[in-house]
Amino acid sequence: MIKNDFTLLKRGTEEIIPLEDFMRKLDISEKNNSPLTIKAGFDPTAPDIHLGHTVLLRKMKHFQDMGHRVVFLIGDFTGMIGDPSGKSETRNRLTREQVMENAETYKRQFFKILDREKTVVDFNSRWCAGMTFTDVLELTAKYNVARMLERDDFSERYRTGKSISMLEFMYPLVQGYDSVALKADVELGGTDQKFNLLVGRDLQKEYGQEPQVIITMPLLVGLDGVNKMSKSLNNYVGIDEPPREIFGKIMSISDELMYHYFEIVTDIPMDEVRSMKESVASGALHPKEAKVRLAKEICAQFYDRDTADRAEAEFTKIFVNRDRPDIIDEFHVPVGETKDGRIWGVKLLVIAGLAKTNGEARRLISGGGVTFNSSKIESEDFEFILPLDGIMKVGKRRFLKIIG
RNA sequence: GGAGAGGUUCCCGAGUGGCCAAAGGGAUCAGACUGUAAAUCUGCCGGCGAAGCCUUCGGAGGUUCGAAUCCUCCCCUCUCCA
Repeated sequence: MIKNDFTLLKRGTEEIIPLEDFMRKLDISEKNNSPLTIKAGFDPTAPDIHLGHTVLLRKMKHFQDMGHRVVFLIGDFTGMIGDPSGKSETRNRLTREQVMENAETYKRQFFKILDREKTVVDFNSRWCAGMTFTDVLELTAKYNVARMLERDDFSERYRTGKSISMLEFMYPLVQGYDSVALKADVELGGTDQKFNLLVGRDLQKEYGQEPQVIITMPLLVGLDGVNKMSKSLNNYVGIDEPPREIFGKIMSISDELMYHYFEIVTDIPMDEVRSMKESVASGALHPKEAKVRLAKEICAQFYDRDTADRAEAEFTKIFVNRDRPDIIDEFHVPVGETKDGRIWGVKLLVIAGLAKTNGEARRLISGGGVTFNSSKIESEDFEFILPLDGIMKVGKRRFLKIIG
């Protein structure tokens, strides 16, 4: 049963090209009760999913909930060749085993958002691996260099005389051909994928298919409020993180940024989001309250409402009431690390994993960031005397129960 | 193929023989103030149980009492010319 909700589908999108075709396709699918094939491709090299990736996943979910056929395409073939993109280091080629392993990791994380039963997972090696050189030449004949050079990064590199490998040139073609192979009606991607998605349209036309509609989604701004969310910049919220981490990280974003998050990573109606923004501006609503709602909403997506409520309760407990969490990991001091029934505080922080090096541990202590059972460790030379049983707190949010 | 510029600690960037674990800025981290917001202020910011020692300035050698700094070769990046 197809039931489209155009407002929801359009929400948070950057561009829909062409919009008229999209409306028409939606119309027809509902009339004939025939689902559209929605394609979204993923690179098999980075299986650690964060909130930024969910922008796309959530859009896939919207389509899925309305009865459409969502294809989660893993670019295993391209991943196994290795992409020399840009001037940075050549990306490692992945083995078949690595790809399959990453695919499993993907599934485990993605099905927190997508409906496992309704998602088609496919691999582009299914059609790419069997192509003959003739097939490939035929494919290259269907596109031309001038068009390819229109892509921003290619034109920029061409203009400044930097190298563009033939293989890189092939990538958009392979991705576009995937749309042909899948007979995609719609392809989703980040704004940075716009060119590749458009190639898919052109190729479909060349192969006698109706061209796909492309929908681009904005990149989610990271916790720092400046750069796009990415693991390497450490400004991300991991999809696998515990509820209290997710809750806490969302609470740490700037007030400005939260509306951006409301729009693209929640389904709270935009009218409501706008009125929240107005209430905050007029002083009727404390911005913190709005952010709590956001944090709970996101938490509930990866877990459930109850867990989200508990995460909030714990947040209040720790940061508002300056209490400690209910559940704290334990660390047992290894016998061999003690000397005459004592252990050096700096060393304890390191072996417990609360600091990477002695230097870092010293800095934490001298900076006043370490307490044991609520009393501050004043000196870098401080030694704990066993037996020990208490709570070590490092910084504002790291707790560890020390037993020894 | 020719001419020139350059590769410095997580990032940007100063440093042209000892005073250099290397200015300054940014990021991270910790502290204050808050609402774990923003802004601001403070401290720390290679490793070592820290006196001192060890490793670091593209790579390998060399000169020197002493090298991020000088020499040789190599690798890489950029600019201009062909």
